[in-house]
Amino acid sequence: MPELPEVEVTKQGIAPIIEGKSISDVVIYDGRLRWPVPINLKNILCDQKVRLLRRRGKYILFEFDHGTMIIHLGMTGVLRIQEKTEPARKHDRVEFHFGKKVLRLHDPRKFGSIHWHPLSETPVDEIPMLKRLGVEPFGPAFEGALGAELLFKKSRSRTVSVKEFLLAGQCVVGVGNIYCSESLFTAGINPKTPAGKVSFKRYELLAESIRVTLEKAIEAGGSSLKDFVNSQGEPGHFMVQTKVYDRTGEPCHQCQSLIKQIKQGQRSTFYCSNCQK
DNA sequence: AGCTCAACCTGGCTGC
DNA sequence: TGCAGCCAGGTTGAGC
Repeated sequence: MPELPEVEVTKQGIAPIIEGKSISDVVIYDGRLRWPVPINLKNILCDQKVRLLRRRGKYILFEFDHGTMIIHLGMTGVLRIQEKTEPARKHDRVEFHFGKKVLRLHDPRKFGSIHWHPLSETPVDEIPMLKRLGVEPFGPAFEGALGAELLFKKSRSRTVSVKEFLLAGQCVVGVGNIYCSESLFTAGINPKTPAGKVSFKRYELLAESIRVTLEKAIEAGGSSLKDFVNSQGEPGHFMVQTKVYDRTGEPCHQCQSLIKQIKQGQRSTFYCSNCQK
């Protein structure tokens, strides 16, 4: 479920509730996520104050005085603030108590993860997991012409399709499978084009499309594909307006041609073969 | 370094 | 109704 907009909406939803608050308890219902949840998480976090919440790519960073907890939502993870009196549900994996409130990680497929990085000589942004990430789409390094320059330079001599190149996130983070198809449609680029063959002019269009697509999705409260709900349990509304994603066989809004679906790198891609050349 | 593909796991939908 | 098979928002790690 979560691509950058959903993660950002989640972060914005829970930050005001927990920033500056101390964790009173940690309960692990099932720690077998993408990687095992640290078994001593309760000892690490109890009575510690969440100083700041921030996002890096699709990771949410919880900063404490003595280290950083890094949560990834995987494919189906949801972080939600609830009253402690509300009973935990099936697939609730871990919960963090803040007095009467509780922050729950609900994740049916268990592709999410929780890491702990103690304060050390290595800044958290320098650990391998975060260091290999591309730049932030709303950060200074992707602003204006810089975004296109980055995409263009990093793609020279690359033979993979522009869809897979973008989705890999080594250039710019946060463009998952939905917004990747959407951005390429808006930029009028055929997803099968080798990344190294895309012109600078077209990367200018793509960089702008990425920024606009993600921004609109955040404003709309995140995608509502299947089961996305924000931190208050409300669904997003982006899916009602996707241009190509999940619209196989339906008419293109621009030219009425039927939207096609193909597989690229084990993932589905949706596009209009008439509008995207 | 870049590429391709399998793997992690559960639930929902389709088709027989 | 039951069941097999396929699909799904992400990312790592192995093998070439």
